[in-house]
Amino acid sequence: MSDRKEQIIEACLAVMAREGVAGTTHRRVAAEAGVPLGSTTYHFASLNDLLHCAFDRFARRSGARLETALLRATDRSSAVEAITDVILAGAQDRDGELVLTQELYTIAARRPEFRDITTAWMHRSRTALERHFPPDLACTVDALIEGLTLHGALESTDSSTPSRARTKNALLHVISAQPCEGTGKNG
Amino acid sequence: MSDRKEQIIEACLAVMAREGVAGTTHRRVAAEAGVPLGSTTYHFASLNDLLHCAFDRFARRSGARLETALLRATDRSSAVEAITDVILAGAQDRDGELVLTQELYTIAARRPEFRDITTAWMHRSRTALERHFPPDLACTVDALIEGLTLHGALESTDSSTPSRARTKNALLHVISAQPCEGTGKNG
Amino acid sequence: MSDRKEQIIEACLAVMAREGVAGTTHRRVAAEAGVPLGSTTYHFASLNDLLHCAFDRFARRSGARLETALLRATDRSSAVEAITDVILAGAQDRDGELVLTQELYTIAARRPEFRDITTAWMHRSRTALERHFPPDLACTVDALIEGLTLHGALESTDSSTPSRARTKNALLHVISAQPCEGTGKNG
Amino acid sequence: MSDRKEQIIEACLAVMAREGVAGTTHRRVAAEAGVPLGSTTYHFASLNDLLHCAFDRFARRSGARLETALLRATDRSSAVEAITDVILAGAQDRDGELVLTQELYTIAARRPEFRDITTAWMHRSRTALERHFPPDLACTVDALIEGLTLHGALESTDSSTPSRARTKNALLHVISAQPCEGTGKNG
DNA sequence: AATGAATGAGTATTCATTCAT
DNA sequence: TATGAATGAATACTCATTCAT
Repeated sequence: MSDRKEQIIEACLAVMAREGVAGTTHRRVAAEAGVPLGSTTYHFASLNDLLHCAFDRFARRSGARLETALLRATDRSSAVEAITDVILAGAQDRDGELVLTQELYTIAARRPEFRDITTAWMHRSRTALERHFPPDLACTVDALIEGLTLHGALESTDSSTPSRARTKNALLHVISAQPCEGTGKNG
Repeated sequence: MSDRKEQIIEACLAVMAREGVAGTTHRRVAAEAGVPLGSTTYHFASLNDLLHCAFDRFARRSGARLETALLRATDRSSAVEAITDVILAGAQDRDGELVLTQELYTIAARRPEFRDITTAWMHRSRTALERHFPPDLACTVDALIEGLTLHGALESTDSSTPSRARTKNALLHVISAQPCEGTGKNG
Repeated sequence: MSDRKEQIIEACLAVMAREGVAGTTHRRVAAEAGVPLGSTTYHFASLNDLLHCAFDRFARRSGARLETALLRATDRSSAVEAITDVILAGAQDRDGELVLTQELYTIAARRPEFRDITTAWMHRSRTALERHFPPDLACTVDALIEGLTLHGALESTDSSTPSRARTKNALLHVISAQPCEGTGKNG
Repeated sequence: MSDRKEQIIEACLAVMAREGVAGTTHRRVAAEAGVPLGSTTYHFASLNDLLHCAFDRFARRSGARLETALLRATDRSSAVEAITDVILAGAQDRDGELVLTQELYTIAARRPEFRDITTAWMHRSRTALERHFPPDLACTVDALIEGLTLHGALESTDSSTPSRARTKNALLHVISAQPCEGTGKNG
């Protein structure tokens, strides 16, 4: 991919984070990237195209964080630690990540052509989780990560950040439900 | 509230579900409601105002489903059953509900003036859950409901609807982790 | 005239000064006056009507300042002093007076139905000046007052107010052109 | 400047003269210029921008008349003649010039960003007058021109045009006050 | 290959005025 | 007599996209 294209995609992500998908226009992206207006329509067939490229990059980048963390983890205990880190980081909306995630889900929920991005993201997350957990539990943990991140972010009005202890506890609760291993047979 | 206002709010919800927040304009709402364009700007100070009113109504209505279901439940077993119903209904996106929820989260993530709606919704959900579970567990269950609903909806690209059994199992797994005595009869 | 009407007219002047004629609307006047919107359309046949009433009051009030000052003056010397005061006060645009005067001239230049206001104003000014000067000189002085006030106001960017000495000098120059009294025969 | 821009500016002046600044809209300017509506918003960042450009051109053009006349004048006598011409022409409001001047003063009185236009205009006028008169007298004459033009225009409701003789006399009165030697031959 | 001029459709919003109460 | 709900027309402005260069 040409440098120009790269530049435009990154600029598009910045604009999406700042102004939202609805506020992302050729003009604003061009201005952000410091390229001529025509450049944005030349390199991408349509604005939709550009959005798709940008969201794809975003999903890969965001997903990689969990994947990397889980790859480094050596056992369940360190995996839980890593997941907790990822949840807390996500809930703080660093660089508008939460906003972008929500925008992606919204556009995916509405427009099927964006569904491939979320599907792939979920798939990669679960595969990574399956290094440490059986498939069904991986799904549950994945859902819990999603919910805790979102609720954590929506809760944290000002300085109140979701507690690390409670987050980790919730995870442990789900993961270490050993007495109930009978439910695991469904996975 | 006047009938006109009611009518416009309902039309706004319909348009939001069909076209998304970004596609919700005075014109479309007016057309949907069958009222003159000027009427929509007369009754609401701004489009933002209208969106806020509409989302507020949506959140109350959506939240009420879980609340009602949990009020009717008499024990943990029936509560789990009720929650499973709510998750599965939500994942099927009846009446564009999932889409609207996503749009609400997106706008709340970006604009603090919509945060009150999501905060109140979360609060009501947890209070309802606390009828059956201790506070911390209620939070975890709430997050899990969120994640399972969302992932369920994003997964169900084609006809594959998330399995009732797996959903219920995930819930049971979380809920009955500690005492676990109920696992047998609920599983 | 009813109190309500009075109240609305004064509010209209305040709005005109603040927002300009183009920015003067029923809504803003009603808000400024603290009366219901319908009141402004009830007491005045149209917005034009209200503007005419307001400008009429403004012209009378503004003109009265020069008239009063000239009535008090006992001789040419004190008359010059009085006129200088009026010019300097006008150039400072106290209470948006300059702005309103300009708006009045503009609307009068364009719409004949406002011409009666400016005509009467000019007539009263000249009559007042004729207490101290012959008719032709009165006209010249009147024109000079107009020009000096306007240029003074447009010049005074920040703190630089037009000099009292120069203003008075210009007046004296015109008025005391005794050696040229031959030109006076044209008056 | 592109032809399109020129065309739009001229159309804007025509509309301003005909409908006033308050009646000058993108639509009317576009119609007057015979260009698409979008063209007017493309070439000028805002309507304000367009108005500024148009007024700037108007002021230069209007001011040039006095400057040219005074450049051609060889002595005070011919200068007075030239100024009289300019005043009488202005008072007749050829091509809505008086109206435009008033509108310019109104907008300059209210909005500082238009003040540069009037300031420059006044400066050029005075510089031109200083070819024939000392600085202070130039200012006085400048103010007198302003006042005579305006009052002349406001007076001439019907067919009565301000008399050439009286106008010239007023000028002479001011100009020849001190030395007065020229009075005889100029009067 | 790259770009900026151009434009038609559409946006939120404002408002004078009407009219039922 | 007085008022606020209602509305059709209009406003400034934005933008995705096209196209000639």
